[in-house]
Amino acid sequence: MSYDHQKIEAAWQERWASSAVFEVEADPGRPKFYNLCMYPYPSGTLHQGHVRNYTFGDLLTRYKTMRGFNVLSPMGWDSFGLPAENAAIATGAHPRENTEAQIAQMSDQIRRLGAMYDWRRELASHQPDYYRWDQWLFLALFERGLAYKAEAPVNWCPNDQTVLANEQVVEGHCERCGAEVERRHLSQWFFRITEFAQRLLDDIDTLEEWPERVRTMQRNWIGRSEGATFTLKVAESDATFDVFTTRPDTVFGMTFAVLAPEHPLVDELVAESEAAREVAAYQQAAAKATEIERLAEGDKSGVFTGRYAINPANDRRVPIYVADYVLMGYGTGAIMAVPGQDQRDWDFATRYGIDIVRTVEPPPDFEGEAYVGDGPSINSGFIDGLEMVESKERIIAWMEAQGIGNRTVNFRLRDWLISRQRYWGCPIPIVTCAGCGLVPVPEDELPVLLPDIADFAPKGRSPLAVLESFVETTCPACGGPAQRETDTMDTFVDSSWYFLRFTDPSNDEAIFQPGEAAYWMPVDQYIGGVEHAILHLLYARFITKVLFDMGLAPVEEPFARLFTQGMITLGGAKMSKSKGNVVGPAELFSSHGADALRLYHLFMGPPTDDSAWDENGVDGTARFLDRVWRLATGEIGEAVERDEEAADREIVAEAHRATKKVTEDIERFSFNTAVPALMTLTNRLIDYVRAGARRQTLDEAIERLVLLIAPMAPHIAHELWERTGHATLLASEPWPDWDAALVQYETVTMVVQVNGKVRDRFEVAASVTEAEAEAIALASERIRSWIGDTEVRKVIVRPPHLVNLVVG
RNA sequence: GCCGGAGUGUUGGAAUUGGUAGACAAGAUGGACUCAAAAUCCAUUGUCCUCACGGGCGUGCGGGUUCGAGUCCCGCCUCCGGCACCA
Repeated sequence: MSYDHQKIEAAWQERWASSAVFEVEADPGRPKFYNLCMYPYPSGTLHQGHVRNYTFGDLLTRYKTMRGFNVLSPMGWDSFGLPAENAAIATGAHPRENTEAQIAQMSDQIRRLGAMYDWRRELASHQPDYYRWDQWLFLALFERGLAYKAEAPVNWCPNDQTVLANEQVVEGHCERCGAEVERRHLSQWFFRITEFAQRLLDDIDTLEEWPERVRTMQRNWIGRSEGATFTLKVAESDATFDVFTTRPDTVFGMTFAVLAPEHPLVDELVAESEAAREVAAYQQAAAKATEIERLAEGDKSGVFTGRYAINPANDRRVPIYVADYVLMGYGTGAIMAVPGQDQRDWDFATRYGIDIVRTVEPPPDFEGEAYVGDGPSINSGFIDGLEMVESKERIIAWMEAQGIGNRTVNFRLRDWLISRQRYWGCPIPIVTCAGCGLVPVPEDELPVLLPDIADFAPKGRSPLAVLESFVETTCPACGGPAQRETDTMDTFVDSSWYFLRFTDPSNDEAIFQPGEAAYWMPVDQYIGGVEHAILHLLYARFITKVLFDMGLAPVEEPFARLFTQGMITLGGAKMSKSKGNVVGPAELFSSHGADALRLYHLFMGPPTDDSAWDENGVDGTARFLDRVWRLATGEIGEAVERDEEAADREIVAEAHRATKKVTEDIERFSFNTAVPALMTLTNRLIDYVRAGARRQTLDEAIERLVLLIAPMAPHIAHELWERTGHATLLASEPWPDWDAALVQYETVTMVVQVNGKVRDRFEVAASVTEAEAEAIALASERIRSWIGDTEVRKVIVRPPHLVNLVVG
């Protein structure tokens, strides 16, 4: 390589650091652009996923800056969390040491990538001046009834020894460590996100600049179902229970009812009956079973309570079962079972010999068991013959008239469990007093500092619980003895508002100043991995809505545009330490340079798609930069002074075409086609030099090329900018325009088709008329030989690109 | 099962509005330069038939619409991702 990327890159990184181009302040007189990459967990070293993320982000920061925007591009650290704590358990060192060392190392690598941020705004969630506002936010939610403590069956990870949010359980396993999750009954802190379920769902429609995939995932997660809730009477008793159904139209087909094992009515129903012992045994087994075991059971299992309910539609006595395929946490924890129209109920009914009645007419060719589709009602009294939508309406109206039920909406979304029985997190600012109950720590006593301890090992409760000096305190309300909450917060709390803090990061009077947020918010472009499609993005939307309702956040939706980048894979698998297939960027900074690496990430495929790592690709982009270098420094050949020729104007036109292409491609996030436009221009310019370039034409074209490359490969671009005689800083130069007239081609290749197949080509003026084009086509010897004696039935002319002759 | 997305050369991929399929790279092969190597430069590179000119075929599969389909419509197949005893 003939250019010294190591020297050039290091030199420019230093110069950028001392220039203040990317340090910004709110300025109502200028259009703003808030450009944000998801802040990273400080894992120690950058991986290719980070490189891809920050390359896209930095390209945009530099491009928008050149376009004249006031660009806010901050960087920070999601620095609480389990990996640092687990490392601390292994080494005995405090997680803070490890975390801060890794932050130092990663920020150094980010600088070596040439990515620019307003480092004055850097924040880290493990620092008291940040997590103090986590605690403030918690108390704000607590005051509004949006944070509450409740005993509930929770997901317990036996390996990490902590509870997990619903969102952190993937197929019954801990998202982080993969251990099978157990169910425990514990008293835990929750955020009442379910109160926002409808708003969170509705506002997905406003997020037009989000990927459809992410919007769908959020809709699925919120899981809205419309239906009816109605009351069933227990026969020979005053007892009743409610059931929820999305198919009230099938109520005539209810041939049994099911209660979840945890349903409070179960004990009463079976009291002193023969079934009591069997039911109790079943309940115990269900309580102990993990989700995996319950699902692995295969066949639906349950026990008959010996009791009956009355189907209100036809007064039929139907048996009541207890079965664990009904979940206490959804709907009412009890269902009407309609085996004819529900496959789960069908499986259960078949196993226990319960009647099956079809209440929806399946299509003639239907070959399943339960028919869950649409169709006219049958065996259903007053709704027979009606279609599903109408049947539902009639039944709901009937239930309402009878006073036994009404229309209901249910959500799959559960409240967000935020307590963690771990050390390396933000302490929950609550004190428990025997007399006063749960008392918030007064705002002027925040932050509740995370105390230093020596033993971080999890013991089934927070490691803080053994620290008497932390736990024992006085009640802020009555002054009596009281105990501090020892759980820490889920780190997703930290990341659910950091983008607001970036607008006013060193404020020690408030979480942020509404005026600063009003100028900068919403985030105009948010870039990150699709793995955050549900957890982080849903929580961040929720907390933003809470802050909006409090009059602090200026917007209800924090992220106007979301871009989710694809993963980097190697050998068909995601790059990860455990698979041992990581290609770190540090070696590539030395061997190929940051610019070549950045360009490779931009070039090798659509940014949304997963890309397989191919080191030859970095060779390719490095070779390209080397050609640019030799072109711009005159190594390939010198230009000469001479008058302008037609060929020179064509080169100018090419440079303008590349400008248009690169600009439009950046705007639509099509980086993998913007790079080839630059390669093509470079190749043309090299040919031009070899053919004897005119000095002024060449210099202008190279200047344009350097401007266009600047956001993608900033180091080499800045160096060439100076070497080609510019005294200004390239980063602050305006982005080039193009001349719309010049971009037009003067001549184009026109193809002539016979019956849709290309048979001849002509170079024609771009201004060719329909008549001229047709005449040229018909005059062609080759076309005539294709036509022969057959009749030309139709001529389609699309000047200047195409003529199609339809013959025969 | 439901929802979302994708199938194009040896490989990554391009074709933005229905109009020249394979841009730009990577790899491979041959050549130039060199004592040699690296680097660089030149040529070829979807496939089949043909000495060549040229032609046939070709964007997962089967149909359809159209003068014309990678692109639109219908029916499938495969892969990836999400949700899932959620009533």
